[in-house]
Amino acid sequence: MITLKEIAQMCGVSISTVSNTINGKPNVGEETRRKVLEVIERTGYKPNYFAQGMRKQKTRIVGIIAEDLTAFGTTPIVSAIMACLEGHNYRTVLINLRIYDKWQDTGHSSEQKLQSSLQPSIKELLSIKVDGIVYIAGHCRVINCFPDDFRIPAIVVYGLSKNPRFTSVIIDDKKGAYDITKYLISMGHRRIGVIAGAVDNLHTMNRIIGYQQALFDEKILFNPDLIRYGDWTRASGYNETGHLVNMGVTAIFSMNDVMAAGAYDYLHEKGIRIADDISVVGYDNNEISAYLRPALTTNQIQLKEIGEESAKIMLEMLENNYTPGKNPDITEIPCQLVIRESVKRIN
Amino acid sequence: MITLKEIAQMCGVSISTVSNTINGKPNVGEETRRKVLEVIERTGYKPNYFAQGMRKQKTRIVGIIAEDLTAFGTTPIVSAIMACLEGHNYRTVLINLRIYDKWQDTGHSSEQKLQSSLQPSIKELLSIKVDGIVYIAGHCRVINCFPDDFRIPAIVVYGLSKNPRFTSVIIDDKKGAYDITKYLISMGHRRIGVIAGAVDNLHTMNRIIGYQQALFDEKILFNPDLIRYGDWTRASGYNETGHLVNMGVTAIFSMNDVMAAGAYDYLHEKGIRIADDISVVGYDNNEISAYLRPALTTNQIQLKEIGEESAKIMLEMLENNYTPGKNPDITEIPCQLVIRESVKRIN
DNA sequence: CGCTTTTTTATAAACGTTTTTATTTTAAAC
DNA sequence: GTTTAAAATAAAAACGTTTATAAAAAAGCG
Repeated sequence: MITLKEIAQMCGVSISTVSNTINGKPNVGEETRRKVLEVIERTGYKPNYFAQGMRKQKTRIVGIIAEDLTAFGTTPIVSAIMACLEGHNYRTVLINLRIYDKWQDTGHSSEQKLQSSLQPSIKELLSIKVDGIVYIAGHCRVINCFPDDFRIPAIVVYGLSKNPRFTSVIIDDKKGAYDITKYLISMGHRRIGVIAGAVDNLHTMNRIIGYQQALFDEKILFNPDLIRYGDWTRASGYNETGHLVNMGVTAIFSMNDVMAAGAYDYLHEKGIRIADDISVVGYDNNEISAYLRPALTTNQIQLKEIGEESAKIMLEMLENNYTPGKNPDITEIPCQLVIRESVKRIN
Repeated sequence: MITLKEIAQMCGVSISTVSNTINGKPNVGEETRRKVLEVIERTGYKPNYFAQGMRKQKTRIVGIIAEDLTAFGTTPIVSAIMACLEGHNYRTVLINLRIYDKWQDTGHSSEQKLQSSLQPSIKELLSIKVDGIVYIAGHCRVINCFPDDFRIPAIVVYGLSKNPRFTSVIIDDKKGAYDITKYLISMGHRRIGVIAGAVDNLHTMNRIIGYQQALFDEKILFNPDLIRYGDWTRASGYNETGHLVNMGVTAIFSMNDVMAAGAYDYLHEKGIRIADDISVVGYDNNEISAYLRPALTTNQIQLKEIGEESAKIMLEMLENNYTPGKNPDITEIPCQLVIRESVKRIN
């Protein structure tokens, strides 16, 4: 690999002049600059990364910690963040926490396991002197990522930072559920069952609020029995649908597409026609939703937008000399209804 | 951040002694070693990454270049590779080539666009002095990744290196298609239509060979008209199914699950019962295959195994002083038939 | 005990940059 | 033509390690 010194020799100038040329310092003559640039171009010189990192304070690397790279939504978010940051001449280092080997057969709680993976990863990133860290949670919840004395820009995406010092980017679940419910009501449905997610989950809570608000705005009495709690799995969608059907709902709002698929399973098994007899909507716009029959109406989580917004926030912190804990914020990315075939108008 | 010098001062020894202790050199007294280790433990010292990288030849980083992180299969492969390498105390840096912004609306061929992204990425990785590079192709084909004078270990996964100097890891398509065809024959099918992928694709070619071999072994005459070429999309699956149905096939072998979903669309539309009237099998074991009704019998691409095998090969090259171009190899990972509900026995 | 050998520790150079400081050259002013 | 200021270039120090070399201490041996 060619070095600064060699470039300097080839140009017959000193290494500091070459360095100044590269870094766009003003104190280098026009003719010299041209010559140096020409040689650099010709030789394809690139500064040694480690030497540079050692000398400079900033490395122009941002660390991305993904809780689980294979979890729904994580990859598109990561992709978008990488794209944005690269566009601004930042590099990224990705760490995937969910290293299956480490996580198997230990007696610890998932939160303990997570922390025991997370903390070393943060140290790791700190030791390579990243300029910032973005943490992508596997599912939306309050999460304790960064210590209180963290000095570099750090945000948490798809989850809420326990420590309010850090900015979070999440989806607007209240509005999302509100939109879905309003849509169902606009199609004539008044008795709308809900297959919720896990009870203590942030998504679940916010979406229930959105659902309630829509009912309230339309002067429909809220019936808590119409809310059944699942656990995001297909099987739980199947089970809860049974209860909802028995209560005579005309539409089912499932809080993710996978449970909606479970609902399909039940309805199909019982010979109840989806859309014609009971309308179903999901949430996520998971790939599977377009392959269910009838194609599932759902609420798209705008993963690319989430990633781009996160990158924008990080960039903002990076460029405008960041002061720890200043102006933390919660950004909510709206979802978008995608209407397919699983909802029919009634009355 | 604490430094080697400070550790040395705290211990009252020289920095080289501390360095030797850390790196497990033999020439340090037992008592000194204990003391130094204790201080390091207590202070949580970590060597400066850049200083180390600058001094040492090896960085213990391997670069992963993903052609398209959001492409089917890429993420699980990446995950598995990361897990394996981290288990052996290697770091990874991931680069995603498919940066949407760069790829839109330019008049270039996809291969040109790819190369114009790939070459800078390789330079990038080289400039951070990675010890090895693994390239993960977006789909299986012969691909020109690495220049002939590449000096560090490099492999291509999910594709075949054009330059035979480099090791490739691919799936065993011949055997996969052979197994599927054999299975269909064992279920009584003798007139088996194929919805192939794109014509010039490696998957396509090898799977056709496997299909032919199975027919041959079972003494069934091969009819080239029974092979229809699609382009991996749902729409093409729909279209080609029409032709196949007209030719009176009793079973359809679709070369991916998405096209099989297209086949479902057609059959459903025409009132032809899947499984009962015509059997369908897919390929990939894409997430959607379990959500189609009836659930699709398909051939699972063992992504985790692919990743692990790739990591193993890379590790092997890394640890046993690699000599460029020596013993390149093509490793084929077998697929695994997953039997669901879309195939029925006939006769 | 003095000599050599081995073990342990210390010193200094090197890695390739950036940055601060110093020096030289050029231009401007008198 | 000399002095001064500005511009351009060069020299040197620093970043935090590792390693080669040197030095010191300890051990072995007649």
